[in-house]
Amino acid sequence: MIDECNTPHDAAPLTRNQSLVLDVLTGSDGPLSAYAILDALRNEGFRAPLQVYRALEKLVGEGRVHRLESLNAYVACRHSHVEAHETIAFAICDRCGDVRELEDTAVADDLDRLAAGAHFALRTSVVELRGLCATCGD
Amino acid sequence: MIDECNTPHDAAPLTRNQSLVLDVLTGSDGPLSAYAILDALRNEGFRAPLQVYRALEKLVGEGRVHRLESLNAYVACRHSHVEAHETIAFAICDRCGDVRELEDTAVADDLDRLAAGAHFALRTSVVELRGLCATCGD
DNA sequence: TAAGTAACGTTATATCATAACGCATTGCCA
DNA sequence: TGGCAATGCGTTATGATATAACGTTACTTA
Repeated sequence: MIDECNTPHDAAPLTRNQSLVLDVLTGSDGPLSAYAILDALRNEGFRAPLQVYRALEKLVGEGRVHRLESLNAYVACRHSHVEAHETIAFAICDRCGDVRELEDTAVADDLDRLAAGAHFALRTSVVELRGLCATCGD
Repeated sequence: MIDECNTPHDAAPLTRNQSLVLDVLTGSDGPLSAYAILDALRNEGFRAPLQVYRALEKLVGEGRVHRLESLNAYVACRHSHVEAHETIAFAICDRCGDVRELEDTAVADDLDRLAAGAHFALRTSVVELRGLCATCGD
């Protein structure tokens, strides 16, 4: 378990539900839907979607989990240092479902410039690349 | 009506349902959900979501309509020439809902490079910028 | 202790999307 | 001409994703 990833300095400790949800995501090969997480936690007493969604809201807010908009699914952050990185894009394999987080200052700078040129006050950017990963692409 | 936008050379003519859906989107200020489109077309005889989704599938496939992944909603393409442009990003105002299509070769090139560096065979990219438009940002 | 805050459990409901069936139309070409 | 494939259509039912609203519990802290 990589400690730096799971305990950012400014964060409250996780509750039981939040830890359970994070553990399920961390232990998963790929992204999971909220309902898949729910099913994985039935044995732990989870009964309703809101139990998952509330935990996800907190985890996403802290950057420990990312939401993939084009999949309506969630992945645990794979970075070691929550403070030190800025994920700019996700590469999502359409064949095996693998997701890789990518960082790139050139893309980030370009998006800032593009937004500024449109007089758009950028708050968040969603960048999701769809295609085939190295393994599946051959 | 901008003809170049609505009749790409390689496209079959639109059916009645497809035209109705496209017209609703073209006449809308901002993105619409499939169900909002359905409601707008009840007077035209639409009764079921599939009538909308089937039309959207065709229109999105032809590039006349774009799906906004982070909104689960749809917008008419605002470009004059379907052939000649490549939308690379959408700027979505979180306050007024306005959506602007942006083109930028630098971003596109960087995404290609980023994908290549990860040995990822890029098929499609989803780039949606969230923030405040020029009007709302003040 | 009293008040505030954050999370929780539960039920119900809203919202987004597709499966599966059969029918109608069109265009092709043997 | 007849058969066939392709595409679109209408309908019913269902699946998948997400939130509203209510009251309760647990912890903090003044």
